[in-house]
Amino acid sequence: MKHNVEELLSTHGVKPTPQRMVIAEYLLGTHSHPTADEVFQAVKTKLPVSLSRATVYNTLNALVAAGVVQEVTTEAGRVRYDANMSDHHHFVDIETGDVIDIPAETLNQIKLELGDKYKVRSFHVTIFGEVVGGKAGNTGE
Amino acid sequence: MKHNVEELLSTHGVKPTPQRMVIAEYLLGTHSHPTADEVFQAVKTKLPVSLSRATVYNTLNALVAAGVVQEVTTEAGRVRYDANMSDHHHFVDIETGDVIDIPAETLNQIKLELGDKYKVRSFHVTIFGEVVGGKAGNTGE
DNA sequence: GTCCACGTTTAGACTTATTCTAAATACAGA
DNA sequence: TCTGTATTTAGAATAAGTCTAAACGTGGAC
Ligand SMILES: [Mn+2]
Ligand SMILES: [Mn+2]
Ligand SMILES: [Zn+2]
Ligand SMILES: [Zn+2]
Repeated sequence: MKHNVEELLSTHGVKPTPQRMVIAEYLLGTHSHPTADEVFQAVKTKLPVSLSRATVYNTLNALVAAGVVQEVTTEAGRVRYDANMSDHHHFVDIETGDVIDIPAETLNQIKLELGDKYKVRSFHVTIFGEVVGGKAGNTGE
Repeated sequence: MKHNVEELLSTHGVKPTPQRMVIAEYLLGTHSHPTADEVFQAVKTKLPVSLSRATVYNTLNALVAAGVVQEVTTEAGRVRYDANMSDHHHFVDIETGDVIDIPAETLNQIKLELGDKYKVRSFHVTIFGEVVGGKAGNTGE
């Protein structure tokens, strides 16, 4: 499992250092859309050396720039990170705060509905609601 | 014009002080989706007394709580304020950074497309693109 | 194998947006 | 007029994120 993370970073032009590997590994293994601080807390014990917040931010920015993960914003002012790079939107459970992936195909009509006045380059839908019947499978993997 | 702002605040349970009036007046008169600091800069000269940033933030939060304006987030970490309380989404011009209102009817299919797995309470679409043929009228008023 | 240049990491300082605090003001009603 | 309460103010505090300068680690040149 560590091996394909190493390869993933390499093929994206990010040198796979221990700090970067453990951060990428964590992001690849969760669907929770963690904040930078949540990444820091989750990962700092997994290294023999002390981990700097600057390294976490540097790594997250490097992974975003390399296209390995993406930033997601739901509430104002909180950046979250997401290793799901498929084309998808987000559903925020207003009871739990959970952020759930919604595949883009599910919302395909949006571009068509906008008509010809606007040339859509990209868009993102954030939906707030409740999951019918408890925890939803995290689609859009 | 000052009179209906006063009334608007009163009917929403916000006591119309000079500071609050001038802030609300500014928000009602623009389509630019300003940040808190842009509000502060625009408004500070319009009062005989010095204006505190705390008052701007207090007022903006009070106006949001009272339902007079809403918060809008486009880029991560920047909260913008919008006196357009009609049901609408936002189009971000990726050339100019302008934030343009899109009426909700234009994107009506979204709820239907989501199916029965998710109960949608609200959603917001942020679209990045280019306006075809220069400046678009600010719809959704 | 040694050395070095360069990329990476670290601790902590810094910046910026926002909230908090405590004191000063304003003012509606008794 | 008096007084309690709401509001405003300046500045301190907080929190997310960036920057800095020093220390570290390592892959090649030799
Ligand atoms: Mn970023
Ligand atoms: Mn707020
Ligand atoms: Zn996602
Ligand atoms: Zn708007």
